[in-house]
Amino acid sequence: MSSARDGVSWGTMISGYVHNGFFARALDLFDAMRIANVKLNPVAVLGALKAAGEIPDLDRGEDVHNYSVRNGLIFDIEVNTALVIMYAKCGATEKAKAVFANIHEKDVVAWSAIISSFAQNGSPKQALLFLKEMQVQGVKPNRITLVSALPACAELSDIRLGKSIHCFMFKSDMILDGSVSPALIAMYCKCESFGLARAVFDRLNSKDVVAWNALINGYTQIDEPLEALQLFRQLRMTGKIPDCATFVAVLPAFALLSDLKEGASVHGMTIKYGFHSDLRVKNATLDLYAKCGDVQTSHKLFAERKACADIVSWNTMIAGYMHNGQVKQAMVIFHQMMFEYIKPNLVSLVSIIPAAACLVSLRDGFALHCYVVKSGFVSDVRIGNSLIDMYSKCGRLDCAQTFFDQMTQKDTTSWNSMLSGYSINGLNHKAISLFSQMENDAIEVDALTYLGVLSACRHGGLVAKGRETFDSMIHKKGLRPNVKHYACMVDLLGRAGQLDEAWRLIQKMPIDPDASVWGSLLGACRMHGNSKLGEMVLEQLARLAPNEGTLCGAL
DNA sequence: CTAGGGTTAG
Repeated sequence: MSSARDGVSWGTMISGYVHNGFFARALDLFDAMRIANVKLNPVAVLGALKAAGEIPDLDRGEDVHNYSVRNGLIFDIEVNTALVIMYAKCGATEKAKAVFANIHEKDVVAWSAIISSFAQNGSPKQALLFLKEMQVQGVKPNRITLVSALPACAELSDIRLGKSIHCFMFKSDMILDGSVSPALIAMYCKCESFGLARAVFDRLNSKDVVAWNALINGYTQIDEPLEALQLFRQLRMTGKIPDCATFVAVLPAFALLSDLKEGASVHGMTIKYGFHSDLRVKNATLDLYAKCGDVQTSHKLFAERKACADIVSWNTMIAGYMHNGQVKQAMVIFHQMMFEYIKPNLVSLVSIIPAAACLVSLRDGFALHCYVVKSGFVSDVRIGNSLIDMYSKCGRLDCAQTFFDQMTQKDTTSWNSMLSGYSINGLNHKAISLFSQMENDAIEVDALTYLGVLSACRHGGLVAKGRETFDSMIHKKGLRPNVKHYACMVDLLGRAGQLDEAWRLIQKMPIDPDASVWGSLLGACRMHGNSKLGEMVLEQLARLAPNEGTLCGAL
């Protein structure tokens, strides 16, 4: 048997594995091929690179790269294109760029590859820069290039560029090709241009199931579950067969409606179609049960095939337990995950750090902070914000402060977390001076900022400051106070004996006062011995639905 | 060799 022929059959085997999703086996076979000293060929290399990108496994991808260099395959444009994709999928952005830069005659395929890789890799800006650069260099984009660029427009909410791509497609007759429409629909949905998404959909002559999915998903994304369900019904009436993505798009609609019964029956449909073993369908199902309050069923489905669980499954369970107030269980899942060497990602941490705060468990909080530092997420603003919140709820304002001070990037939530940290720990004047600092530094403030300041005023009995703050919230910033702001003000005024003013404030409320508002006033009536007003308030309280709010504080 | 829709958090 000639070694060349041998090499070809190895290559065919490798790409066969890749095609069927057996990426690890494909890579093992590639290693075996090297050990057996079989002559390499592009087919084997392409397969191995694809496998390394899909897993993703950067180390083995680099091995394949080095091996191709040594075997003189590195001038092959196909191999280079596959290298770019592999590096991008493994998150090695700079390497992907470097390989791409070394391609001498970049063809439209190579350009499309780097654009789609970066668009999918959380680097939408970079993807669009490549699109621009490509045009500068005089390479004409084809429909695949443009379809690849659309998700980048979507992620950046750059509807202007999205529209001009749409326009260009229209002029180049690409629009007749139905395969560009789902990308357009998704892009318009994500840019909150539902009319345009709908128009693209409605004008399609033959509506591919992918186009339906894009629109259904758009509706669930904007919290319009009923519209999503109606489309789902329409799709089924056309006789088209829904696919996995249809269910991934429609299951969250039942979660939004908290409709356990209908949701479960759609879960049944996924079983009927045989889609229930698809990981994304399964994860959407876990989320469905958890959001409908039946986290036990989520856990049952999760535990049944835990070996198949991916990071999203674990995160869904953590979030599911948190959503149902089973904070300890969320922590158990997180520890199990660590125990099984599943690496928590950003979403895992954003979900679990509040659990430490909730349990007032400084031990967990410190451990999580450590992990955050070790895993390189420490510069993420959302993680930082939850750490500040955790430390202040655990009574370690010093740690919260230190963390806040060294944050290089802060957003409004960071300031709000610090501010409410001061407030809940009784450092009312610090809270108020932080608020002044926000105003001086022109940091955007929101309703939560004001709630923090008002609570500080309440705890400190700072009536004048509270009035002034409440007033500036409405008249200076044009923000609408919610029921919590009112409850805070009523409590502040009431405790200070300004019962009439508190009463007038309630009467002027543009929204219905709830039990916490009335409860604050009632407490004040008792405190100041105003039984006449107190009786009136009791009457109001009695009118509220019995399950509304808790009155323990006031009664 | 490049592609469209799709799960977790905020």
